[in-house]
Amino acid sequence: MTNKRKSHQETDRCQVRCIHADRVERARQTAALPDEVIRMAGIFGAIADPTRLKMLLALQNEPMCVCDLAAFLEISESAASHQLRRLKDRFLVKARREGQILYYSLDDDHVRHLLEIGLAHARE
Amino acid sequence: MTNKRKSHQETDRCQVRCIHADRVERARQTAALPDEVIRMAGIFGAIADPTRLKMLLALQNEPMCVCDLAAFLEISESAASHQLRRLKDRFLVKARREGQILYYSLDDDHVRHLLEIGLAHARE
DNA sequence: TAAATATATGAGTATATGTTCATATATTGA
DNA sequence: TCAATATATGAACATATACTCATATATTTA
Repeated sequence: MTNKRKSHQETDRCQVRCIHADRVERARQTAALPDEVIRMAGIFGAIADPTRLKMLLALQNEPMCVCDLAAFLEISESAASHQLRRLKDRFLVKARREGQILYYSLDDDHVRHLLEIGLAHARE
Repeated sequence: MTNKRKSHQETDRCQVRCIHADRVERARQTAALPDEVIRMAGIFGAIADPTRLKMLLALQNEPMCVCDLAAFLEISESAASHQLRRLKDRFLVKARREGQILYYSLDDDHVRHLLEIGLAHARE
């Protein structure tokens, strides 16, 4: 089934048909590392959920704590915490502790850029 | 259950607790429109899947047809077509027909930017 | 017009994911 | 140290989603 090695000839007619073997070959050669693809997908996936996206957009203004975000989004603090963990694992937000309170904020400018471009694209 | 109107006072202790009512209020005022959030989430969601992400990365080079992409990704053409539809619906790719063949390519520079920033963030 | 090729689509299925609920951990103040 | 507060986490469940299979549509060629 997995014939990764076998390079496809022009107008190949094996199980995996392909019209432009040269393009497929170039795509293979310039492909990102599997690890990078997984990490990238994880980053975009973290932003892809409406709840998490609203969190990120809110954090564009200023840091907020878990219960602020829960109140803003009208979800439980548990749900907010779960989502924040995912955002933190993917380095989209970071937390700064001040006593009992954890202030979440956007991790860096990459995140801001992604949000800006995403919004611009959504408004097209 | 839904008390959207009721603005929260400082150190509110109702069902939906929130420590910084002012921040929640500002978040509410600057919040993107529900429609925009949904569209944005859809865009990021379209990129979030490893298969679709690899498609987009491959299309950074040059246009490719369905069966090229299927061959590159080692998935069925049906699966490729399904994924391409989602990418097209979200305006991440566009298709140009040339006879029987549909050449897919990135829709615009927003998409390129998103991929670039995403990759940069993944490599950090 | 009929056959072949390229792509699209609907239904079904297995897996991923977001939420809630109950509970655990961490920090502060009495 | 004990109670209160803020956040985190594991399990369970409902929904979303990515794939396969079968079939439909569209374009070209015989």
